[in-house]
Amino acid sequence: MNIEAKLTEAVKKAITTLYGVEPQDAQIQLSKTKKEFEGHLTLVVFPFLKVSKKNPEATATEIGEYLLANEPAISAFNVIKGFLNLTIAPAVWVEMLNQINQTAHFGVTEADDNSPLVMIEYSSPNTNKPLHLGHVRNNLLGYSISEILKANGNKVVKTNIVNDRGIHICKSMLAWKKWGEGCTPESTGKKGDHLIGDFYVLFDKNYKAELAELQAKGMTKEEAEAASALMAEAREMLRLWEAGDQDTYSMWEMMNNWVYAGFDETYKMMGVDFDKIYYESQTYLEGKDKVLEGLEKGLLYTKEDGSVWADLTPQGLDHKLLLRGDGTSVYMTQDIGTAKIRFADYPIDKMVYVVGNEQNYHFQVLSILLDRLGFKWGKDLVHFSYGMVELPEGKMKSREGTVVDADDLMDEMISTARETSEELGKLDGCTPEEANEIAKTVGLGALKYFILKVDPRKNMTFNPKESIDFNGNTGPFIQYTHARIRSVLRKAADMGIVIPTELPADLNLSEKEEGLIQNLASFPSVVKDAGDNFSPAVIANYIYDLVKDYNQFYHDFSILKEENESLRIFRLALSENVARVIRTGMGLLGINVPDRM
RNA sequence: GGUCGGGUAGCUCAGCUGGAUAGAGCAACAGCCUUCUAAGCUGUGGGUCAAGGGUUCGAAUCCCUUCCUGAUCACCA
Repeated sequence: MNIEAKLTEAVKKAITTLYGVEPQDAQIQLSKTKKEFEGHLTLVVFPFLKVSKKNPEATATEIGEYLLANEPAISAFNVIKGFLNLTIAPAVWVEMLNQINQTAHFGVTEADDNSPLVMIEYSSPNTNKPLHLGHVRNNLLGYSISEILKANGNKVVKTNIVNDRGIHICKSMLAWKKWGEGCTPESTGKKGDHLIGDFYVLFDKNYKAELAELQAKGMTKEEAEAASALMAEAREMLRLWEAGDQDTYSMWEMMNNWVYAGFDETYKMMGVDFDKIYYESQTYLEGKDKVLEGLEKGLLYTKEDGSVWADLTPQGLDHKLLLRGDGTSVYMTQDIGTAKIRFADYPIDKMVYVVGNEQNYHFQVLSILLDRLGFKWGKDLVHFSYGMVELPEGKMKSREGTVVDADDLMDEMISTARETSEELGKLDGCTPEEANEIAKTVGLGALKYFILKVDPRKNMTFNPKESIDFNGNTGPFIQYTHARIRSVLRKAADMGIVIPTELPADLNLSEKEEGLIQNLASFPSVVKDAGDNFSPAVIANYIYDLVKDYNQFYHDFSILKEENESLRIFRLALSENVARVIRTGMGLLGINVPDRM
């Protein structure tokens, strides 16, 4: 049992004994004492004034005296206004560190056979262009939230739905066919996703030119769009693809494979992965059956042109199209189909979609529709909705060439990390392989932490002109602290020091040291909080606080040069556990921590 | 216009299930390396928590109104 739960019980008993009324748990507000006051935990006594019938100071003093007399863990208290600051006995701290030290996967709850299965969909790229900064946030959040939910005792299946069909792919295919002269990733030396992306841009360029030409001849914009020969060809290609035309299908397959090879490289560099990948080309027909079934049951309705709609006005929303007049599917229908297949594949207890907040409406509707069509889990699906990544001048716009490419960004971060490391002389004595590894770990750590430390729901700003910091509240700062601890532990091992699993209890600890143990001990509740609220940022901010605290300790106290042997060993154990929590916590963010840097 | 977010220091962000004098980092300035890694530590300056009202012993936090801002309301995905 942790110290807060223990004290909550003690306070409950104190109130019951003193005032004859058993307080509700919510009334017992125990929080970490602010650093300008003496003590470890603070009880707010205002809620008890009604039963104590005394002023705040008298009430706090009375409770404090009771606790001091009856709860061995309390060694002192002081009262300031309505706040009762409690000091916890030194032996309790050592015992707490012992417990942390002896816990195999501290902060992590392993899943067992009875654990709920959560499927998490993230990434979900289109195959007509490479991944950009927006995808980076999505991927990092998706991977991290998967790790966090695992650490909360869930079985997790990470999935990716690749949008590999539709008019956008046909545009790239058509441009390649017309102007590509048979080039390939091999012949051009370009990553497949970038090559396809270039043809997508090329299509757009030519299409624009065609529209301008037609408009110059006196057509309106709408007339020009309708008259465009290029767009007609693209649509014809889509028709051929859907009809199963062999040549079109082969070309589509070949070009998609180029893209997948490119994506795989990006994912690998980013350090994210998937347990199961779905392709829209394989799922987009599934939703149609379900919609027609709903139509038969009278849950949906048809318009004169044969299109199928859902009336969502009972839920305060609008009418939603599900099948076009020609019987083809829309996005919503595809998502219904995909969901159906997934739940046939896995015994899913909860479905989580990591998708940007621009699609809030879509998921609100999806939830209602799945529920209406008889999927019992529909109502409880989670849309993990995150904010956009914006540039200082606003949204990224591919037309204006302001899109920040994921591969470029990662490369830049890594080379900046390398330069910084070299300037600081951190790579002296490393093999080239080690130097590469460190630059990669640090560069990606900086990027990932930069993105994940922000509350996912909020939009965030990224300024490409200012490189991401390596000092202060950053990934490298945390990684550096870990490396320093590992360095101390290596030296300790060289000196033949072994850290025992049971530390001597009679230690005189400083406030800083007690505070660090208190901080460490709260890690499991932070992991839970992050899981409950779907927020990697909670973990990131916790680790930063811990590391900040540890660096002050590191600066103020000697570890290896401490003369008192018990204390020396205690500080080593404390440091080792701080390093463990840093590693585990950063692992939940998908960030590696190096042993040296 | 309807719906849903967001507005905290010059900048990037914490704090938001109500608690003590609103916190970090960056940027600026001033210190600290013969001592476990200075990607560190210490200090200085910087705030009408968008505005107004309400609830409360207590409001950045909860409620209402207004302002600003973003997303969305497609037979695109």
